[in-house]
Order: sequence, then structure tokens, then C-alpha cells
Amino acid sequence: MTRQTADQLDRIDLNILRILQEDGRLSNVELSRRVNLSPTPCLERVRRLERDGYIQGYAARLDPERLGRSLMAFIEVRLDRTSPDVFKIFADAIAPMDEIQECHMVAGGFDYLIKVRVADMAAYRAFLGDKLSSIPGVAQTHTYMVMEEVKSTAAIPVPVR
Amino acid sequence: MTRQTADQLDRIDLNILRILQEDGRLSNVELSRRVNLSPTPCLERVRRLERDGYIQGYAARLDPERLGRSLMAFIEVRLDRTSPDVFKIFADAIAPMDEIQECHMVAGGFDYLIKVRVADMAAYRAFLGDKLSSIPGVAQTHTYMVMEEVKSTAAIPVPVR
DNA sequence: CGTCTTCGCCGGATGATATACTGAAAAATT
DNA sequence: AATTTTTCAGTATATCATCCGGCGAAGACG
Repeated sequence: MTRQTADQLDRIDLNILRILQEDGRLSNVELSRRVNLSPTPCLERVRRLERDGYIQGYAARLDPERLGRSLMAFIEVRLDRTSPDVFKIFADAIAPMDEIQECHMVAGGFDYLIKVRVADMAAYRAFLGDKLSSIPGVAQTHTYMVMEEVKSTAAIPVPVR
Repeated sequence: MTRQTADQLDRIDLNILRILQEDGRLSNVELSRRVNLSPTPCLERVRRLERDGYIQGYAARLDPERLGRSLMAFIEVRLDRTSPDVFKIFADAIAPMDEIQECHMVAGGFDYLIKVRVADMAAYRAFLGDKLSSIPGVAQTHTYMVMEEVKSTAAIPVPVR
């Protein structure tokens, strides 16, 4: 019996997820101490959580400002036709654009909501004019510049149980 | 002389950042191999990048769907008055709400753009009705449900040089 | 031009860690 | 209660993180 759908996480698993989301480089020894296990079963659980897809990977969190991406903006994009091939063309076009952090197809008002990070206004203008607007099918865009990040977390809330 | 503003990153530093952003749990030995250094100076560089703030931390990337947060939405929020204390009240109110992943003050049209993750429509309704709309000062909200994530990356582009 | 200083690198040594293996305890099932 | 299954802890070994000392290149200075 493979655990595919009915896999259940107990309190220890949830604690592991919460702790590793907070500090992904914690050593297994220290992690095991915090969840009141010996290192061996703790590592087994981490491997299982990785294998089952709860943990998709590990990443260093880099400072955008120090890497020259101080400006964030959201862009609403409307396509001139909403046919599957236009969607495909658009998706393929934005995939390699590294300014684009997220692109969501949304319901209610326009077609796509895009989150971008660029160096400054000049870079933003260049991005919008040379790259985004030149994608075939893009009819209209509306930009919201981010003035202040009131809250910003990538952390998925882990249930406490 | 402390390196505060004029700190420069060479090609090796940038490679380290790029690799650790991709796999934050890579051992220092393996990392040093990939950047063509011996372990010792490689670890020194990582420590320096951490100390200087280029690396803010490390995190396990968790799967939102498997943790019961399948629904994503963006909410535009308008406040009834735009005075500093209303801003403060709003910021303090949203800080502990774990459904809210991001909250940005934006220019052009409304006051805040919020990104939320919830379990389902019922949870969304409960969040909007019971939590967000009951914050004093919130005049109007408009929701954009995410139908499809066309692109999603937390990765900050690291210059290649 | 030669020397001195500085900086980043390498290699070895040492303590800590990851991880496989074995067996015991606990829990679930019958 | 007996059996099966699951999960755990302890031990052993290979790997790793990290400290220490020394080397060599680049630049400063006489």
C-alpha cells in the first residue's frame, strides 16, 4: 500500500516543516533535538517529507536590494484575444524573463497579474516597452508601483495540531 | 576599513549566490567543487555573504497545496482615510494574519495590494468577512482569484558577470 | 629594483555530522 | 494475549565543517 492520498502528518512532522521553513540549513542533530527525537528517525522523517513532496527544496534567501532589484511593481495585463494559442504564446514569452517573479491568470477584470522586480525606473521602462509590450497579443497593461512592502513572507502557514 | 558601501562581488561570489539560491542545503564541500575552490575559502565567502546581508537566511520550500492552501487570491484594498495612524492600524492588524503572504502599498488607483493563500472558497469568505473587512479604516476591497499560476519564482536574478 | 605587507588561497588536523545497520520498544491488529 | 507492524534509539563509519599554519601573487614603499 503506497501512501498517496491518505498520508497523514503528525505533530512531529509539522514541527519539522515549520522549523525547516524557518531555517533550512539547520543540522539534523539540532533539528532532532528540537523535535525531541534522536537523529536517525528525524532524518528519516525529513527524507520522507522530501520524497512525498511536502518539502520541494531548499533555498538561500537573497536580498533583492543588494542584488540591484530595488523596485517592485505589479502589472495588470490584458490580451486582445483569449484563445488557447494566445495564452501559450504569452506563457512561453514570459518564461525566460527574469524580471518576472510571478505571473498569475486571474478572474475578474483582466487576464494576468504579473509581479516584477527591476533595478529602477529606467529598467522598468525598458522592460515594459521592449519586452512585455512587444509580446504578441498584449493589448493593454496597467502598472502599480510598490511604494512600501508592509508585509512580505514566503512562509506557508503550518498547522499546529 | 570596513567594507560598507563599496563591497564588490566577484564572479565566484555571484556563482555561490546563484547555486545556494537553487539548493540551499548543498554541502560546503560540494559547493566548493562547483565554484572551483577548496572548501576553506569557499566557506569564508559564504560566511561573508551572510554577514554582509546578501544571504538573509535559508528556508525549506514547502508545497502550499499539500499544506492545505490551494487557493491564492489578490485583494485590492482601499482605506477610507489615508492618514498615518490609519496606515499604522492597518499594518498592525494584518501582521499576525497568516493567510496574508504579502501586503504592498502601491501607487496608482488604490492603497494596498494583498496576496493571500487560503484553503478554499469558504476559508476565503471567512477571511474576507471576519478578518480583513473588520479592520477599522478598510473602505473597499476587490478580489482577484488566481485561476492558474503561469510562472512562480522567488529567485532573485543573480548577475552573471 | 628589491623588500615588505596584505590578501586570498591551499592542505592537513580535529571535532562534529550524516547516514547505514541492528535490535528493542511501542502500537496496532487479530 | 499473541502477532504483526511501525517507530524508535544506539552504534559505527564515512563525510563534513572548521580551525590552523603556510604559500604565493599583487601591490606599497623605500
